[in-house]
Amino acid sequence: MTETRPLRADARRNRERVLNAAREAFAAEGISVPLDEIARRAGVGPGTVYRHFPTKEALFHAAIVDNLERMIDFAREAARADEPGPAFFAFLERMVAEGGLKRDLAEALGSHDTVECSAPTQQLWDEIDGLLRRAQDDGAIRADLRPTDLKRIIRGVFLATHSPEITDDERRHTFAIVFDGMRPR
Amino acid sequence: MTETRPLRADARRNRERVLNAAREAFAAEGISVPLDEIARRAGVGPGTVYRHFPTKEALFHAAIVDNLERMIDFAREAARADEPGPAFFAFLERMVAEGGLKRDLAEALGSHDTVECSAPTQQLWDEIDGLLRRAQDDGAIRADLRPTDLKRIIRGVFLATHSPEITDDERRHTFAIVFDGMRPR
Amino acid sequence: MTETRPLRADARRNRERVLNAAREAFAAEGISVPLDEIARRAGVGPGTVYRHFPTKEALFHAAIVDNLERMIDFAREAARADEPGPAFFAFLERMVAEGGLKRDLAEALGSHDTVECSAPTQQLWDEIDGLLRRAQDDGAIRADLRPTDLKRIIRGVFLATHSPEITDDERRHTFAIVFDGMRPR
Amino acid sequence: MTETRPLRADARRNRERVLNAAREAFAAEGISVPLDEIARRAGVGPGTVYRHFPTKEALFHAAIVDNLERMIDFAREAARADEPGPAFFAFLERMVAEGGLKRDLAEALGSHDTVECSAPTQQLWDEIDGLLRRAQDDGAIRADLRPTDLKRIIRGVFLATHSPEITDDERRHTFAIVFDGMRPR
DNA sequence: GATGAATGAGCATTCATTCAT
DNA sequence: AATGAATGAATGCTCATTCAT
Repeated sequence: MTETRPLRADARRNRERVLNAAREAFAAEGISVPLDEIARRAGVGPGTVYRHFPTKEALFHAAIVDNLERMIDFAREAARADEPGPAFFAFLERMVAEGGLKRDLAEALGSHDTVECSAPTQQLWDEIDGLLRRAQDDGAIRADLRPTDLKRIIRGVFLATHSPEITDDERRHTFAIVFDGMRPR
Repeated sequence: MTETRPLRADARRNRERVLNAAREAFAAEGISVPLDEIARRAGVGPGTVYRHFPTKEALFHAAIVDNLERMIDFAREAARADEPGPAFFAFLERMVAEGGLKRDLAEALGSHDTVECSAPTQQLWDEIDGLLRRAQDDGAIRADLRPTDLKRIIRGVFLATHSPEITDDERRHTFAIVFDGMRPR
Repeated sequence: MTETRPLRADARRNRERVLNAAREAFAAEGISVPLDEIARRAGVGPGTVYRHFPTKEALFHAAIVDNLERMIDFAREAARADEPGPAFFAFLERMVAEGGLKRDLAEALGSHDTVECSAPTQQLWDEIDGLLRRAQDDGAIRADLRPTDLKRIIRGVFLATHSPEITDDERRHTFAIVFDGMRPR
Repeated sequence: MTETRPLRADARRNRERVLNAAREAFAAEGISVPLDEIARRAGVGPGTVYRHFPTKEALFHAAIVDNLERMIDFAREAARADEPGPAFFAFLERMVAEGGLKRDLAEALGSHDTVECSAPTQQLWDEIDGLLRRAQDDGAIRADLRPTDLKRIIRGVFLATHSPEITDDERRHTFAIVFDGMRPR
């Protein structure tokens, strides 16, 4: 959507470097990182960032979309698994554990008061809805869990368990409790 | 703890106006709201804000502490209830529903990477720990739910269900699901 | 010039307290001391300062004039002494040693780029001119030392020897050298 | 020591313009000149000033150091002269006459209650000590004049004779008197 | 295309001064 | 008269964005 024609090799490389630097910086410190700092980490000048992304907000979007796309991939993998229930929970855990951008992505997932990254967000939710329906049809998830609840729970768990200090075991334990709430009694 | 000596009537009124404006503004937009904007909303000059709060961060703290104190009150009320299980869940719901400051309070509840409001935060957690233990002793909550999990879940639910558009019924429904995860199977 | 009619006793006392606080504060930190700080040190509210001095600058003037008047007294005492030469040098030393306000008074003594405190400044210089003339007539001071030179030298010595760390002996030694330059060869 | 790598031509030109504007502004009004005013006089935006000098204080330092370095050059020239006595006095006069920044440099020369520009200040004093010693060895300066006295006298004369209105002749005359005090009787 | 210098609006904070209590 | 709360202009500094090199 940003680039309309093939980029020169060095331009593409720079775009990638900027995006990676942005992902890391935003994940660590949120949107308040100065753009100059991102440029510095990417090893380019601020002008170069603007060649590839028209505003800082667009760069932020791009970083989020990048993450969303990885998650869509996760969801599609999960859709191909044999057992819908375990696949669903495994997907959730993976999504949260490898989610990437911290609070900022979570905001995007909720999509209120923040930028719209509509197309990929919608795609991701579509995939998740599919996973949920299959797991419910399979009897692994209670029937009264609506997609809307799931979104909120994912967001919440995502935000709540994203802290530098938490260990994988601790995160898994908290997950297990929340996941239990989603199962049929 | 905040005012050490009686304030003149007009001063107290202004302090209250500033704090209210700050609470609303911070709740809606996070700490990035310009202080001048808060002053404007409170109908005072920026200097007046500084008469009552030495820095913007102090004002932010004060807003959070204000909320924490309300929640401590909720917790103490819940502690006086007869049935520990229902009291526990009712407290959680009330805390989240009437919590006030959005993401910023949640940050404080998690207390990493953010300002410390240590004393009241600690007090609140002490109260919550007490409620949890009584509910567990009563068999209303699964035994393997650790205070640490509870903190994360509260934070997550808090963040996840704080959106302007959500209805009370929707919130209650999501709560119910998460709460079910905390019950013994 | 400020008070046109006798003040009530408490008002006069407050005026004195403010002026003393101002003298000390200005002496220590220059004109940049906040007026509120002076008020605090004087144990009054800032409004009270304004009742006695219409602006901060006026207060600063008043503090300087206060010092100038003490020096005029020194000069008049010196004028009554028997030996004009020693009296002259003793006056200089006393003026510098007990001068009070540091650089700010010095500015006034030079009276460029700063506020005019014309009448008392003029009076002081008149007295000093008299002392100088008598010492020159007596042969204790070289004839080509003009009042203008003397002003500069006083200012310079004043500024140069006003440091918290300097000892009286050190100051006297530097004085002695400069004073020797004023003597006939 | 200031620029560590070659600057673009326009950047160097702007840096120079800012530094010149700062020198003039600080000389005329002291450190209280608003930085925006300096930027305006230099014909640049305030951000540009900050690109070259990280804080206002750093800019102030730079202006002082610039002057100190010129004086060190003067001192080194004087050290190469044949007759130590006249060279010493000529240096003093030149230092004061062409010194540049008024009271602010003088503060640096005295180095109390103000910013340290230690390295160049120390260098300058080392040079001056050398000149003094040679002149004393040559019998042109009284033996009891200590470097410490000299510092004070230079500071004082510097401050005292820096006024917009003074003529060169007047300054020289005042110098002559003070200098006479330094000679052996 | 890339660079990084320049811009300038915006923000937190201070403080002389005014005025309600 | 005194108090001290309120005001708001001013200041140092930041950072998204533009543009000359």
